Amino acid sequence: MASDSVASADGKRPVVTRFAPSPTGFLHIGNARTGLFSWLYARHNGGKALLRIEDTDKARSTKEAIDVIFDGLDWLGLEFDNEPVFQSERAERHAAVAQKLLDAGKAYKCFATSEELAQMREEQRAAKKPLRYDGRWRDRDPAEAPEGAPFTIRIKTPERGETVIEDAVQGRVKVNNSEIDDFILLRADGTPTYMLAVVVDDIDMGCTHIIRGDDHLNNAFRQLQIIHAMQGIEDGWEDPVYAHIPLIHGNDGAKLSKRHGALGVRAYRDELGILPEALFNYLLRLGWGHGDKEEFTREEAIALFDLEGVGRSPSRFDLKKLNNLNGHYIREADDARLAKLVAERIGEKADIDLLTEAMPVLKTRARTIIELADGAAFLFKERPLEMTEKAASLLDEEARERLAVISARLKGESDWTTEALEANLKQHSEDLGLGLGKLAQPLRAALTGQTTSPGIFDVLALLGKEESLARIDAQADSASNI
RNA sequence: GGCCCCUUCGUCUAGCGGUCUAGGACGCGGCCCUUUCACGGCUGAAACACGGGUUCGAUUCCCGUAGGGGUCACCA
Repeated sequence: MASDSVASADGKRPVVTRFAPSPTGFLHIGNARTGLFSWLYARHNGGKALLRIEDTDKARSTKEAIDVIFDGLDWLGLEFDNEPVFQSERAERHAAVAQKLLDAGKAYKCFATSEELAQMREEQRAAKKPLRYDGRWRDRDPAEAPEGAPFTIRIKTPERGETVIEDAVQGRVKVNNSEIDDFILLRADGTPTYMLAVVVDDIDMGCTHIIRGDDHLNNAFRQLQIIHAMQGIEDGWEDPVYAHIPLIHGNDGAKLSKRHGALGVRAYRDELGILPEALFNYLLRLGWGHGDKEEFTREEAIALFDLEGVGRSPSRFDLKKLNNLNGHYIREADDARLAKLVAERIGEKADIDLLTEAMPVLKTRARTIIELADGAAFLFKERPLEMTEKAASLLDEEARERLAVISARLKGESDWTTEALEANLKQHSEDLGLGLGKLAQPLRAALTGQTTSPGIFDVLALLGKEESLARIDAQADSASNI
């Protein structure tokens, strides 16, 4: 059986990749990863990373939906080259290509109605035959059609042989040409189908590498038919290198969908408190590996990324690991930046300076910005503090008496620093012959209303003398005035 | 159903014929650190889907089986 074609890397042309999301209202996490790989490959090879918005579905393609994509990409730090291409603006060229194919006899008019086709499929289904267009107008004289009847333009696909793709990720994949039917290029209303539009745009944009989801692997065989048909008609129709990356599945192994926690990139930022560098790193490692290395800076990713490292099997999204990575990046992040992010969540009560000062002791205790904000909440609580159940139970009679003593002792402390406070209270616990915990826990409850917090001396220092004493006194046993 | 793809610890992965008593990371258990919670350090349990080949030798190559996924529109 003769190979009709082989799409392979020629390695000569400068790399041009493209990311082509359609505006669905949010930037799907799986799409984001495709965009990341596409972008990374171009950057790694010093080529161009292009962006195209597949906005031919007018109903969905609102300006808001498109902005969501730009926002998400921007947040992730993926800057694309040139101006984005809007597919909807290129309908004329798409139609022109269909016309050229028609003129060259590589495509033909099909007068079958939608109803007729639906019935055809129904019969094929009933007969357990493969569902595909049967080529009823392929060799029929258009003159046989009723006068003025609407028609679509279908590509005339080879009936014999096979089409082979040397996929950069999936390896060699071949399909018998008999599996590929004469699909529609131009609809009856003259608008291009997705299949046509994608190919024409990819070629016109000069894309050398098509990196996209695995779900397009089957489409590639059909798209290649268009490319090959055009090769004798127009210059520039070279086979691109395809790289179909496996999809991301939900935590339960099912396809990632809205119901299975397929959140948009925006949700990771706004609802889960994820840092862009963490998502970038996590997405990079999902489906791609480089030895044992787990953490990658943007620069390392660009230097190291390759298609060979991309796995062939689908991967599951694991929020636990993302959170862990996020915690890692929070610890590395600049305190002022973190303070700003936290302040946005806390609202008006937030004090950026205080948050920045507290950040070093806050950030080792958080994996997300949400947790960071929760951890910082005690700084801005108003008196009387609301106590958690556990905190309240810590403040028994004995504890309250001790607090009174501590209050009195701390009133005389002139050096209100973490170090001095620590020395002071450790001395106190020694004098009393009590473990530090016996003093620290009630103190923590009184100061934060909780049983967990940063180190108690840090808490005192952060809150300041006045506020600390006020909070302690509010809980101390007023009867035992010492 | 046809066609296509996939299959190493629960999860992400390393491994590209012998280096594998299969490595790392997340998660989980234990210990240490410790004023709480974390962080950090140490440590433990945990995987080559199954069956045939090929080979002196298969986690690695080939073929089946099973399981999972994708795709079959005048949607993108």
